Amino acid sequence: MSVRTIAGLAREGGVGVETVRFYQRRGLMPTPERWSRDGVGGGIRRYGEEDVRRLRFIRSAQTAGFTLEQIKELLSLDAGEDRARARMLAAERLAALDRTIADLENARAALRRLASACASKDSGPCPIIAAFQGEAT
Amino acid sequence: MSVRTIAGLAREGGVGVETVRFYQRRGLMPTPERWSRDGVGGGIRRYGEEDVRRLRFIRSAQTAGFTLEQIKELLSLDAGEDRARARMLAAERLAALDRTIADLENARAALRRLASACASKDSGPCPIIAAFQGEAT
DNA sequence: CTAGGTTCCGTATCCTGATACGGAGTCAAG
DNA sequence: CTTGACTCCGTATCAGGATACGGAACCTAG
Repeated sequence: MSVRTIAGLAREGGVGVETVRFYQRRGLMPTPERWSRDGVGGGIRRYGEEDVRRLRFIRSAQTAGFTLEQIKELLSLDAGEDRARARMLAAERLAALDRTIADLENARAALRRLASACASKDSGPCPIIAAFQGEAT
Repeated sequence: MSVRTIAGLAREGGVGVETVRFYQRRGLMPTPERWSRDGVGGGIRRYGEEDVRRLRFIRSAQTAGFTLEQIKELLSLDAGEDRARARMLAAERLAALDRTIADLENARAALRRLASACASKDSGPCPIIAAFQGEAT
């Protein structure tokens, strides 16, 4: 399990092969040298644990709301010296994330209103639009 | 403030004029008749409170994670009879929303780890990738 | 060997949501 | 009755993220 092809990497990372290649083109994932048994023509590229970690990081960072461009920068910072920049990116995202979470909790409340407004009877229209009014903006 | 042009509607809804037109094409917003003073040629379309509420609903529902297609359906349900369908859509979205919120809170924890890992010293690389490992999947 | 599944690679296409462009029509103020 | 802002409308383009296609090279089992 320490050396794998692109399909194995993709599987362990929970993405498709095409997605890995897409990340390579975008500079998010390295494109390893080909491993040819006789040193002549090309061979098949091989991937290791590092690549799996990197790929998983990309997915996590995406969940955190970073764009692929920002993730690319984070990856370069991981090896670099600019701690201040890293802190800044993290802080900004943290603030945005808190806003997003608040928005989503608001939306959840609205959905609950909607669900209960539509639960009371068995037929007839229910005020979907109204259920979303009166949110804390 | 009870009758407005598309620009006023857009402003009150917090979107651009082009976005309103986009929603019209998508069937999310009605395209009112033109108001011509002499009944002959075309005039300028006018919008009322209903339109503002509708537009705001679209934005809120988007925040809740509904796609424009689903929002279109919700809008039709608002006037329709199918309460069961409305409840179903709400319940599904609610479940997805809870998952999303959980994911984001996870991401927030990772970001805090990242921030504090990078805060301790003033220079040198900080383990950005590592800060995201060990998340509750 | 060789057949058939993978990989490699460039390029094309998709999806969702939104913006831009540009010419013609409309309108209100001066 | 002109000027300048705004509207209307179709079509084009963008952005971000991902997927699809297809031919050539590659590799492994039988």
